[in-house]
Amino acid sequence: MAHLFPTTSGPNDPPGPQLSPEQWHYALAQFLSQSQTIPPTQLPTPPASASPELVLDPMLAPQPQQSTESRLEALEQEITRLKAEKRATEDDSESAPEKKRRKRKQKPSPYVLKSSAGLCEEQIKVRKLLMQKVKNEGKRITGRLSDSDSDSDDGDDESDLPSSQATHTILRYNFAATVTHADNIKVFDRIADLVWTEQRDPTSSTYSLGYPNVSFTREDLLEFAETNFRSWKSKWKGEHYPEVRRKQEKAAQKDRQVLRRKELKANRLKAVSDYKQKYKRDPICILETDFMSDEISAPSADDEDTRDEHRRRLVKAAHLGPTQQRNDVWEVIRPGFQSVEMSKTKNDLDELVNKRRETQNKKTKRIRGRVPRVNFGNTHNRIPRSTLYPFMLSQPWYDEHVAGNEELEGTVMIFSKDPRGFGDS
DNA sequence: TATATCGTCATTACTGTTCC
DNA sequence: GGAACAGTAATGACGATATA
Repeated sequence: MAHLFPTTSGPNDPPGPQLSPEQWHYALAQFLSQSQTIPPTQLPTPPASASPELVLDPMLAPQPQQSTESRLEALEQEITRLKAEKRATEDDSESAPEKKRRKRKQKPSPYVLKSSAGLCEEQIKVRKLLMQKVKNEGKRITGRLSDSDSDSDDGDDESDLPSSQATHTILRYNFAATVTHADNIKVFDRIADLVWTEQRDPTSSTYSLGYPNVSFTREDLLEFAETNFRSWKSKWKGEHYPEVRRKQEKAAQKDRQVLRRKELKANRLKAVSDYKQKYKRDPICILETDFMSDEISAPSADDEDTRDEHRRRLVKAAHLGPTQQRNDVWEVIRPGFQSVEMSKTKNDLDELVNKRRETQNKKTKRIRGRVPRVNFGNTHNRIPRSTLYPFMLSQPWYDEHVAGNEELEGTVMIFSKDPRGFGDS
């Protein structure tokens, strides 16, 4: 180790080559990393028989008479000095050719439209058009013209393709591989070549983007093709791996739940002015998507019997007629954290929402209703991510599920004061 | 009167983006 | 590369209206 370890030169030492700060850093890091595991007193000394050629630099030769502490101290001083020197040199040579050269070395991004961030309206339009073209070409040249042929990619028989599709060579994606696989790169290249040839020159007869001033690169097209591939691969995996399918279905269900909560919030927002007029207070504070109830069509249990029983209870509670037995019914699952006051505020709002809906339905003579909702009084125990006002929180729920749990206590955020008209205010 | 077309609402499916 | 999220398109069901 010692021959890799640089030492400082003393005032009387012969001049030697200077080390750059980077070299010093590296050497120090090497030394420190090793000295952490080897007690300084046990630091090995170079073997007496070590030949001089093993020492990379005469200046790096060990000085065994120095203590480890003093060597470290000297090293740190040297690094500080070199850093200061380097800073001064850089400041002085702000316009030095070396610096300019380094700047020019930075490779420009090969993409123009890869990300929509920072693009102008026209660029975004062109980007959308190109994505669509890339997608269509991808479908065409891989024979994915309908859902029913989604399996065609992992097969090798082209004879069962419709004659209209067989007029050109069908390339295959390899969905079991990533975007870097040669098979897939071949398809991306083909797609990019086709769209690039058609759309690169605004004066050509095939150009159809409509914004000749907007430029793009072939790499953009490759990127779009890869994005399409990832989406199709995900679908393919869902079709071929039951575990993936289960995960995707679970994610889709979660997505639906979020959408329904947003819908609930949007409907309640429509009744805010009516509520303000009637109750002389603003209920906007409770209208966070996060605070909305879940509306579920089936419990998350995998057990078929449990789901069937739940379904029977919902149908019964919704008073569905004999011809409506297969209709959707959702169960309302309210947040467990919410107080009686918050719950009542929601009920009052919903009453006004329903009133509005009835008026609207009468006006348009609508018959079709929404999916009926049933409330069995069940609640969920998710911790709200948005900050609560004190009046919203159910103290018994907090005591049972949060109090005493340091981790959870840190995640429930509560304002210090209630908004006007709520709680004690 | 039958039916074709359009508009609206509720809901779902799909796609693109961002973050990790 | 995957998960989460957001925005948009698509779908289904229905009423209103125009037209033959």
